Amino acid sequence: MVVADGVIDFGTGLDEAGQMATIKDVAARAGVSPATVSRALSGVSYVSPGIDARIRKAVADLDYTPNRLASNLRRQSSMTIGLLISDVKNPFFAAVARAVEDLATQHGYSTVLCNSDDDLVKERRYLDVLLSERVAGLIVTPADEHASSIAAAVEASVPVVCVDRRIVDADADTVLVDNIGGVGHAVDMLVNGGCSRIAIVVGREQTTTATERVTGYRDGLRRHSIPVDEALIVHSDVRGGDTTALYDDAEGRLGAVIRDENPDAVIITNGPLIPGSLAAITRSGRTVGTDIAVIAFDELALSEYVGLTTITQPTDDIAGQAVRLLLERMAGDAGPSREIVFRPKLVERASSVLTARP
Amino acid sequence: MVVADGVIDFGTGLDEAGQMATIKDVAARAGVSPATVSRALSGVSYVSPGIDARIRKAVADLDYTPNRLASNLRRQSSMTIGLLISDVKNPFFAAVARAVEDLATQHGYSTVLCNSDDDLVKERRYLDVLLSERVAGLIVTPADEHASSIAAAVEASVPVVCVDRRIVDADADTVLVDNIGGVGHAVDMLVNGGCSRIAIVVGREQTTTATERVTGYRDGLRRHSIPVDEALIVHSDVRGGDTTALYDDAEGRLGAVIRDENPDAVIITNGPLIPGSLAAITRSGRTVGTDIAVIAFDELALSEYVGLTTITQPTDDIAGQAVRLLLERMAGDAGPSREIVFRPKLVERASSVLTARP
DNA sequence: TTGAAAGCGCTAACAC
DNA sequence: GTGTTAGCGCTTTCAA
Repeated sequence: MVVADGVIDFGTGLDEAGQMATIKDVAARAGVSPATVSRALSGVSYVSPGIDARIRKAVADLDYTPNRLASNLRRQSSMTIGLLISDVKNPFFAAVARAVEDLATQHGYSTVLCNSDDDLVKERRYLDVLLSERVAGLIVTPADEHASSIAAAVEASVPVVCVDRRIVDADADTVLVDNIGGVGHAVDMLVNGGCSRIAIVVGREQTTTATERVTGYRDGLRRHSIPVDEALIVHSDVRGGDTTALYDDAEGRLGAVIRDENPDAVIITNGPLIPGSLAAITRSGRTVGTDIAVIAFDELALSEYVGLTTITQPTDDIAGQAVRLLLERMAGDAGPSREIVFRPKLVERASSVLTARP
Repeated sequence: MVVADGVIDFGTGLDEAGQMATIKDVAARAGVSPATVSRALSGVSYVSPGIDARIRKAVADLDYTPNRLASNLRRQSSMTIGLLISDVKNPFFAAVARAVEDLATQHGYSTVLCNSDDDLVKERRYLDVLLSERVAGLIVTPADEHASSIAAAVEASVPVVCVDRRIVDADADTVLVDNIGGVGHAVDMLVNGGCSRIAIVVGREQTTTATERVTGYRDGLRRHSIPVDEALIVHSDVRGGDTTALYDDAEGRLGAVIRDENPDAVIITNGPLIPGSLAAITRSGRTVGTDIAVIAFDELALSEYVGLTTITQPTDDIAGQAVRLLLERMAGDAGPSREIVFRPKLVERASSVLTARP
């Protein structure tokens, strides 16, 4: 409430005894029953205008805020959605987290953040907590396509939407990007630019994201009748959030491949792998965009500055659709599960064109 | 429970009727009272070994998980901490969020994520929700040093720890970095490298972070007897998470200053301002590290790759201390408020040394 | 349209 | 050391 010219009184909602007002206090002050107050405030059923006004006045007078804990227990559901992702430090997931949180808030839900590091044990533990908190819904990037713990959540009939990755054990709504097409497009661009020994740096195998991106790579090469050389497929199996480990791993493995296999292009299949991969290229004495072409999945803050060609995912749209699907399920939609696939955008910059062609 | 060679049964915890087991069910099965079950599981008071074993067996048999909603209501507190930051898309905050969430989880707390965009109205709304959810504690980056809504939380005696920024209206524990010293160090390095017209790009004025960093700049110049030229201080007042707006704003404003004032160095005072600032430099026809030196606060994924000298904050330590202080307060510590200041680390790379000195 | 009453599942006094 | 009892604050039957 505004007290005087711009001064806002942020009351504490406490009475003289330091107690929060309850629905009973409001009811007493408005001369009605707690049930009526509940109905008036939740809007579930009609309350006559006079009574309604009295209730609102009492609410204002007492600075009443409903106690969510009580409401939660009674309804056996909290107004929260669980967001279980691999790691918020990954800019892709950060963008998703941001968009999910914004939309959840707009619909009255809080967002509980969980970072699984793609660790099935952690994932399971988070899910346990989330379920025991009776979250209204779940947005998850499964650590493994056979993510049995997520299947359990689905069976416990908590609405679940998978983002970025699929699961095969249960059917859940899924929102992701056309990984095969995205990488395929990158392969096309590189081949058309004259590259023929294209290496690819891939994250953990257990996610559908990683496997699909490799499939896109194989399919792409096949389309151009270029044989797949398994030695050019660089697997990093570092898990989750350890930036340094990821960096070192990508640098080491790709560095070796560059030395031994002499690729003329590299596709980096996710954001966290980019720094180490670029370092590997530099330390091998190559120059990105001059004697080795590079295309990377995901956008980093400085991708544009360094002229890195990227396959960019529409994070806002992905999160938007995920929340929309989740809200529909939470509203009781029991239809068959849906999958929404976005086409990633190839943002062409200097790194994907070789200037030092012979 | 492991059923057979590696197969794990993730039971749903439902009985034949599809109902979750309650503490009463466990009590009945173990032949004790619900209170004893509660005590055994929470460990608050001694329970004789035999009974304890029976209880644990019953818990396992029924696949019982305590209902947190009930526990929350009874205790008038949820096992949740509120994390109210400006924007998770900012890598600094993402790193803090990650570390906070990890530690919170280790101590049995869930983390609710809120992005305020440094908007006082949003901040207030989030705080209202968080308080009505009876969070056990709050970790906040106040949008404004006169953040009355946070003061209200402090008065409602919810433990609060401020991170990255101070508030002046209330006393709350605070964990941050020595901004003045950090920027001062950067100024020293630039001046010692021969720069004398040092521009600085600063974020919103209302946060203590921004003002302190400018103070560090002024103090630094004064130490070297270089007069402060106000025209070299570039203020961006874009708020919160709009990456594009920040980019454009920083680029436009710094671009103008480079054209008009011909600085030989730029200090960029936070991560989100870096891309636009670097773009401004490039588009003005200058080259970072050749004819214009650059030092930037905060680390980005590609800072090392582009050779950007940075003033790096120890995000894990910051978050670690914030959580530690918060846990102490939640445990009832009512001592005077504390402030923990970390020294940022100057990571010297190519951008801060001018190679094209006459 | 409104009220009375029950109860969500747990925990904390207080007894024994 | 364990049981009994009461009640956290709300929502939702059910009845009037």
